[in-house]
Amino acid sequence: MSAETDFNVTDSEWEVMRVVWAHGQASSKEIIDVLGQKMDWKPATTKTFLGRLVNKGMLNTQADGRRYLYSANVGESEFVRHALDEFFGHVCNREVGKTIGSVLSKATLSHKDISLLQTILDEKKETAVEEVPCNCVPGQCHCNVHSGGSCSC
Amino acid sequence: MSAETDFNVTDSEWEVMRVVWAHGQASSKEIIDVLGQKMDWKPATTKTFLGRLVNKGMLNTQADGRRYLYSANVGESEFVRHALDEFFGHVCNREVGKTIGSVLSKATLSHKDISLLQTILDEKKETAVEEVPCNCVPGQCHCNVHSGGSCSC
DNA sequence: ACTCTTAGTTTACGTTTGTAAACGTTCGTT
DNA sequence: AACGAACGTTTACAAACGTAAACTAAGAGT
Repeated sequence: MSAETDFNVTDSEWEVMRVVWAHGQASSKEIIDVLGQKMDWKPATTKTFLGRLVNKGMLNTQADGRRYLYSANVGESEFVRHALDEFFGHVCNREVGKTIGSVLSKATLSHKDISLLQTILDEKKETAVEEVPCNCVPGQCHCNVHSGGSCSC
Repeated sequence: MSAETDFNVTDSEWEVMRVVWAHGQASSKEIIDVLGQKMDWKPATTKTFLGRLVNKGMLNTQADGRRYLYSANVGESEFVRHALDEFFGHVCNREVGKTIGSVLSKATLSHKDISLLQTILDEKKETAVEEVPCNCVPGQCHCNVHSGGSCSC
């Protein structure tokens, strides 16, 4: 029926995806064991999420005897990017800079991560704007409230 | 009863908060009007969310005659930081760098934002690690799957 | 063959969320 | 004093979620 992948994954299902992403391919038993330990879920609970994820097209099943081997149909990076777009869709554009800063602050990063970010940031310098416009309220602007400053929208 | 603020705000409620944050203080009529336009919600719908947010302690009410003036009890920055912590609680630590990069790439930033991020990034250089450990599966490590590289966990 | 185990599928059920009508109360107006 | 508009509060109700037991089918071992 549904050939389309449904990215609408709930928090619990997300936990299941993480295990699959980390394993690459795994049997339900492996997944159940990990989540039984990490999330304290009963086997039946994990089974439910596994089934729902297969329905959503987030997981692929490959028959292995009478059981399945599960694997992700969507990469973690792709999925996270998707979820993030939705997240930032809720955040006022004016807050995005600060927000990224706050994530950055508390993140554990590798040297490679840092150079990547450095590169991106350098590129960003060229398209930097004077004042980011508020997008919380359509039509009218109330930015003056935000940073306590004058707004040019 | 509940003296505690419940940060567990749903997507729809978040939209309401944005309007309040942008306005600083607003009557239900103003909020209803904005969301009726932006979200195409019936007045009753916005009323419901307003009520729920007051219950959660996210909104304060200040009597103004027989009606209320609503204002946020939690700042947008604080709230977003909170929501982000939860978000990143679902993301494998190894993905965080790339993830921040992807947000950064498509964000509209001001010059000020950029210098802020630059500063933070510079500081980060000092605590950069060789390889970020995976936290998707407890006890055992399957990082090799992630970046296709060898893992030292 | 027969039973135990294992793994996927169905069913269940209370809570949360999205969406909104209905209700009750209180001013402003006639 | 009566009436209608405005606003907060209650009630409603289907869909989504979290959590899990029950059921079913198919090998594994005896």
